[in-house]
Amino acid sequence: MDPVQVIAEPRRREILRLIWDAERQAGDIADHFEVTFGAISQHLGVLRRAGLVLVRRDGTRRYYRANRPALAPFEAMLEQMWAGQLDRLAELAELAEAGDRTSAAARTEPAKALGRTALEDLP
Amino acid sequence: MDPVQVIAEPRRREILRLIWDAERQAGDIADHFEVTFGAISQHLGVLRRAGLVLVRRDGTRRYYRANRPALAPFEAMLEQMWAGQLDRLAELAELAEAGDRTSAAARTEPAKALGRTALEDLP
DNA sequence: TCCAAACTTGAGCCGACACTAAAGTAGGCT
DNA sequence: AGCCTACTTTAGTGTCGGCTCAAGTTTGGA
Repeated sequence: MDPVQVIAEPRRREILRLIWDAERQAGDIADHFEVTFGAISQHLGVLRRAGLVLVRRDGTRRYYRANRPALAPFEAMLEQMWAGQLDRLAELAELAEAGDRTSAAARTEPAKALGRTALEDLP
Repeated sequence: MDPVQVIAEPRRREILRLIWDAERQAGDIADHFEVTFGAISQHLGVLRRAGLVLVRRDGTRRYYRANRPALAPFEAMLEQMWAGQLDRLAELAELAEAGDRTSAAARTEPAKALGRTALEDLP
């Protein structure tokens, strides 16, 4: 499966966050969610097949952790998301879309409205 | 819509690549694909509402370009994908999954097998 | 050997979403 | 005004993927 599609799933991103700098056993991970153990196990399977997590077996338990090197290209993205920055961008974009005709400047000089600066100084 | 989900769609990523460092009109973009103009227009709408592209109107034409600042967190990822690196990682991961029991080392020291180095020296 | 714990896997269901086809909108031209 | 071009939007359809529930697998211990 396409690595990006794998990471696009919110639950899987949350899993990655849980095992980002500490390994956890599957059951432990599942406890953090309100879905079935089976569902989480399936997510872990997807992450595993994509090479984004690593497993260590100890008896019947399986300890998962994020495969940081493999995730390197996504690291910037993940950290921004976990910092809650990107959601705000989406909100901004929808506002800009809504007040479409009212602000001609947003169309001719929009980099200023939606660019890097927008992430810092928000209402 | 979640920015990551927006980018996860392969066609939309291809669109982003087309308008990465040059603006293009919608019809021009649509010509690069084998789907309907309507379909591409919908993709552009999604990208627009997510704030990932910018539009400039000129008469009946609409010129799209990538909103580079907004895409900054994804830039590393996109470039890796466009360089075709990430697909190979996925292949590798599946191999590792398949030859599961044959290589105990891959489980105990897998960062070396699937990490940064794996992207360079491949069979 | 039998059982329980910790996971994985399979079948089936349901909602989300990308596509087509067709209708709608808006600017420029004669 | 009327039409054409360039695009967007809507309605309807098929597919894909995430979920539940249930069955299967593997390991450790009584």
